[in-house]
Amino acid sequence: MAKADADVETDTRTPRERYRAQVRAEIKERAWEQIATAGASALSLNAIAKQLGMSGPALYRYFASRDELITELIREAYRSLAETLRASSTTGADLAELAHALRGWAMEDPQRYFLIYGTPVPGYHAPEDITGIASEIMRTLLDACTALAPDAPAAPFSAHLEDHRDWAGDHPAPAAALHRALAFWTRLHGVLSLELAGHFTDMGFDPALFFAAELDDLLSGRV
Amino acid sequence: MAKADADVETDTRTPRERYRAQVRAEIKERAWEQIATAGASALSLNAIAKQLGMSGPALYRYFASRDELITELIREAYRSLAETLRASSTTGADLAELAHALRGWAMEDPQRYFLIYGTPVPGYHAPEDITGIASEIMRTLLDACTALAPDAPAAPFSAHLEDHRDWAGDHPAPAAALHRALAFWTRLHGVLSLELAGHFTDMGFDPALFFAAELDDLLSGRV
DNA sequence: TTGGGTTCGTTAGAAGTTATAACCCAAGTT
DNA sequence: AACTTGGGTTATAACTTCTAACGAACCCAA
Repeated sequence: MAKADADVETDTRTPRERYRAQVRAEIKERAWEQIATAGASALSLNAIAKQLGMSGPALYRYFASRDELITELIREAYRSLAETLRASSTTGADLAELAHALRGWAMEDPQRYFLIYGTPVPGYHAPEDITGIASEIMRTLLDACTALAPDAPAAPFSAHLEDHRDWAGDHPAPAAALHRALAFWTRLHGVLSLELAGHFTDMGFDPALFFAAELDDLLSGRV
Repeated sequence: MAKADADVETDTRTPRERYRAQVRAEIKERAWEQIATAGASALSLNAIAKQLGMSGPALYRYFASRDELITELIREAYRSLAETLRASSTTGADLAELAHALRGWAMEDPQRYFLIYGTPVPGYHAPEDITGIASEIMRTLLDACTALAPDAPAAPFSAHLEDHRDWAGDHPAPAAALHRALAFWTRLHGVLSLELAGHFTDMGFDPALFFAAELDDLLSGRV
């Protein structure tokens, strides 16, 4: 969005840079299509190159390796999620809206969700900037949790969090809110990931209702 | 276990069959090693064959394709989990023991856990017998949930489950127990999967304590 | 004992994949 | 105008799954 400034000032980038950025974007576009339909493991650089009309190794001018492309996609997914959640709580830090936005975002492209929260590849460690976005997500979640009245009975685990709240940065949320944020995260992820993975199909009940039930329990201020 | 009967009666299988079964087991053994260290996507039939001293395509005498091998591994994982959970509740249907057994089993080999509950590959549908084992797991879970006193306030979602309890088969558990079983499943999976995927690393708190806290909340009979 | 059929293993090869190397050529810079 | 940089190409290496064709060992039966 920042790049779409209505400034009369022409884009400072050279034509080369603009072209390069556009090709990179097109590559990622095709990559997302492949991932959405066949999963991340089936992503083929060769196939993407052919789709773009260029042959094979040309693509390596834009991404050093398959891993680097996937890392970029993960980064993009994180950014998209952070943006979506942040936008959902502009009106006010509302946990219910946050949950709704999360579910909508996840179902929009399940494989994109799994790119972040799915099966990890044993060796992989996300680069620094990605963990930065992750903590931004955590921050908006903490904001919403602080807004909720702390009428939960003091749980032992909340006491533990009191001593281990480094991950919350300098966020002023009380330990109970931290606890609530973790529960919000893990419970909704629990329902969502199993639903998206298809473990509820032909069980008969409505996953949306179950999701709502879990959310209600979260909002009731029990934890 | 059934095959290890102390019968004097010799194994009815021909030597051929015994050899074949042993080679298949050895292949799966190596496959598990690869999966544990590099994830399922890195599983290489060629590498396994070399490790067993035979060259490449020989392996196709034992498994028709890479997919078939992985399917067999998924089957084995399901069986192992079902067995573990069943064994944990022989003394009595205890939700806490069940949760403990689940966590132990998952941490024993995280990639095995993700083979069942991780990122799904878009096209894949598990064969009939595997869904059978899955419902056996659900049955032991339902047993444990029925044993727990139903002091939960009637939730709207429980009413929905009343009308959609096909997945419970002929299990006599009340709808509230069904609800509890689902919550048990999704909440523990939520904590467990995020922990195993490394999303809690360097957050500072102890995942085991959080798992215990979620379990406590489940046991308190709120849902 | 002498076949005949089944099964296991081999090598060869097709069709993919990621990735590197060497080279050409056009665009931008000095 | 010469030079450097960057995008594209083809060729190639080293992988992968998987099929085909062939040889040899084994089992069984006449």
